[in-house]
Amino acid sequence: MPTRPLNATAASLLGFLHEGPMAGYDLVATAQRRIGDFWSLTQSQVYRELSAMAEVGLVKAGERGRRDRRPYALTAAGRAAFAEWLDREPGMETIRFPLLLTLVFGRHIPMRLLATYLEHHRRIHAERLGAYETQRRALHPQSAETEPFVVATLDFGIAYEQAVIGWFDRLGLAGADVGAGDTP
Amino acid sequence: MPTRPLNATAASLLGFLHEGPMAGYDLVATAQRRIGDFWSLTQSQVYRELSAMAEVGLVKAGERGRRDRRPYALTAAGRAAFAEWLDREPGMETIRFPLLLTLVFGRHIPMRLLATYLEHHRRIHAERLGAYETQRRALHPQSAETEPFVVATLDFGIAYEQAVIGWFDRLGLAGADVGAGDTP
DNA sequence: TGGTACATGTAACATGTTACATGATTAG
DNA sequence: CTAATCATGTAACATGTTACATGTACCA
Repeated sequence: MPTRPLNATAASLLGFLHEGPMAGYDLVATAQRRIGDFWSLTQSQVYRELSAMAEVGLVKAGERGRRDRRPYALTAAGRAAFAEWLDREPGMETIRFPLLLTLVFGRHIPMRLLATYLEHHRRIHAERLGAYETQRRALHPQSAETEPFVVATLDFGIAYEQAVIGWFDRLGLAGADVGAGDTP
Repeated sequence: MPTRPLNATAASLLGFLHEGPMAGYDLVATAQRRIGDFWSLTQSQVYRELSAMAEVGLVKAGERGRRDRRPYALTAAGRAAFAEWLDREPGMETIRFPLLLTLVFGRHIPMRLLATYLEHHRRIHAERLGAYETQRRALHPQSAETEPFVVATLDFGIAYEQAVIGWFDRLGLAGADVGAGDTP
């Protein structure tokens, strides 16, 4: 029975396991740090995928270590499944942006309130951009995070945040004092 | 029992119903056209939300019309629930971008294959940008779609696609012929 | 009269989210 | 000893996805 194709979350876990065995806890942290900005996942999901993958032999749980850590290692089947996943055309991105929904229905809210939402979100995006730029400057050669591929995703984050901030700043909502400007 | 807060999908449906009663089919079409680019939803979901909302009285199903259409109308409770939803701070956006995942794990795939993926996605984004720009130019005054709020979301789409395309074009993956350039 | 587009709906399952429960280890 | 943090896991539910089943009306 051909186990149905991996989902992207599971595949990512297998991807990280190529760097060596890891426990769920580490995988959560690693994934959130390395892909969390464009692929959200939760602790619950990670444990679920790990036990599911262990059941079908894509990973193998090792002996429990200190603090009950249970390291998972990639198996040959896991490696194969990962390779297969990479071979399939990646799907289109999905964006779910609640603020834009609110904005579409803007005529149903007081401008004041809408302006607060916009300012708040703008600030968050500005902070994110700042963080990405710091990361970008701090890149050390010779770390897994410095691979050109990884740098490329960081650059995506930067481009995205810049676009969002630019958009906020160009938003000219007829007469509202919704605008640019960092926090005073 | 205080019915738990609306989810954004249900809220959007209520939002559209402010323009008058509509059947599920129309709501699907309307939603996909007006918010589909930053809030994906499926037909199944729409019917599910509609019957759920009908059960708790946020909408009211009318008489079946031609071709079995069943129009749903906003109720006072629905209006209130929608207003309440608008009053809550919109959450942060989530982006799930499989191509970036593939890219993070780029060292595990042949450059050739990766390049195809990138080119393919770049083309799709270029097409989307083109479509948005056409829409933007075609805006007629006096339509629901011409509200400044709605235009703002279209502008977001444009800014986003421009950023993505810019990123594709700047991607300099060491020695790979992954690059800019429209289809020849 | 037969195909196509319209329209609703369900079933089954995959994925995502939130909250909680439990034990192990360490730092103070 | 005790609070904090590390680490795993489950339960329950919400949401998203895919596939299918069914009937209606239009149009060639």
